[in-house]
Amino acid sequence: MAYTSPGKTKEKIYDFVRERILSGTPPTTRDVQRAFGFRAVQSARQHLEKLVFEGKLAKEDGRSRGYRLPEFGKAVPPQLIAMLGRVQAGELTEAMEDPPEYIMVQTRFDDDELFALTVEGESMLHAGILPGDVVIVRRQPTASPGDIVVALVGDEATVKRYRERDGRVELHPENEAFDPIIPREDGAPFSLLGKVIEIRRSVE
Amino acid sequence: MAYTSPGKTKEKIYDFVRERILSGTPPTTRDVQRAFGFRAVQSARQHLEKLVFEGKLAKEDGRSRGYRLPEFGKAVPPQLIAMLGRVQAGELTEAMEDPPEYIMVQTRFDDDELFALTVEGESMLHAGILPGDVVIVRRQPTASPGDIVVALVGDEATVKRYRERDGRVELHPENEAFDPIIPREDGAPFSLLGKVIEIRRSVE
DNA sequence: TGACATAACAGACAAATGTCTGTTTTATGG
DNA sequence: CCATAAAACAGACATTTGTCTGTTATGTCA
Repeated sequence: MAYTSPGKTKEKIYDFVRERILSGTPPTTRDVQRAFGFRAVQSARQHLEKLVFEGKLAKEDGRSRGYRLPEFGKAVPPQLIAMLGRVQAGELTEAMEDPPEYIMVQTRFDDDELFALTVEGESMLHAGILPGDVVIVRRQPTASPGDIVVALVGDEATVKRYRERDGRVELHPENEAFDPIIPREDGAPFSLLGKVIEIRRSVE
Repeated sequence: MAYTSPGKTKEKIYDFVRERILSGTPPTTRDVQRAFGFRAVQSARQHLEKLVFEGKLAKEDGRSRGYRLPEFGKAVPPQLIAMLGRVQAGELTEAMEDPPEYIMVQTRFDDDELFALTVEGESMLHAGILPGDVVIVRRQPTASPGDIVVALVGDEATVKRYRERDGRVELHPENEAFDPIIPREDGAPFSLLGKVIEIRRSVE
């Protein structure tokens, strides 16, 4: 590679490495060498080590693809969780699309106690939950008053605000056009699937 | 490692590898060996290759740390984008926390045309955007009527609905308690930062 | 019991990758 | 011009990592 002004190539190498780390596969020294057309491995290494020295990159010595982003140590690791679909026979099942759809989340919960669901209907409009929104739910058998929960009423999954009144569970919509659901009173089978911990909306 | 029932260890290895890939550093064969206490590399390789054969894992042959998640090929790859903070001198700058905060998104846009922002104020309440929500924004200099956009008015970033009236830009809140912003009329410097493509709310 | 399948082990070789020592080239400032 | 610093190069060696061949152990089923 031709001579470049001081620091110039180093910047580009930083961008390159950062990109690769973010996309999930840190580069090898020789990946960098090839990407920049160096005729010597050391040329790549020189820049990389300097970036480490400056603290712009972190590194696991001796290991292959050992370059890291310094900030990553502290961040919550990302997890993939499944998007659930149809409600069948009282059970939420994976939508029958193949491949199954996953979305990425970052929470302190374990990924196998989480699932995601697309909201239908406008019953939670005033809580800022619109039809088409995706809710991320943590499976749990109980909830606290005020929580937004997903419950199975009949064989339909529904998103509501959890309340208690006179020791009885009530599921409240946040839209005057809808009525509260008071389980056991109308005889429909009821079970609490979990608590909504995140809401997402795509508006492209 | 002691003998385990068929498929059992393979499942655990899959979880392990998956976890590692998601966290950004795919394991080496020997990482797996050590993690499971195998006394032979081949024990790990055996399971890994079977997982590849079954299509549960993908692989880049011959390269170190070559295991991948197959769904990544088809799905939109995840990207980390920066959370921006303070507004200074007409420029949105990275919040001065160190380390800078990142969130993971999956879109077809390039990560360097995206940024994220925490919403302040209730001006977009009826559009389902609440204070504290995080909006993910694609930088673009123009917008179409109806888009939800982020604009710099004075030196404050604001989220509004983009409209045009008599050939002039108007920024509309979705809350009767707030008034539309009509740039150039009140003299405040104005610039369009981009369009909101996703909204997220954490409700733990 | 014996055939069969899978799990686990042993020991090696080869390729990829990290690391090192020293040299040459290019720009800059006294 | 010379000294200096950074960039780029050359060529190697060491370690890590991927890969291979063959063997032994464990459980299942007829």
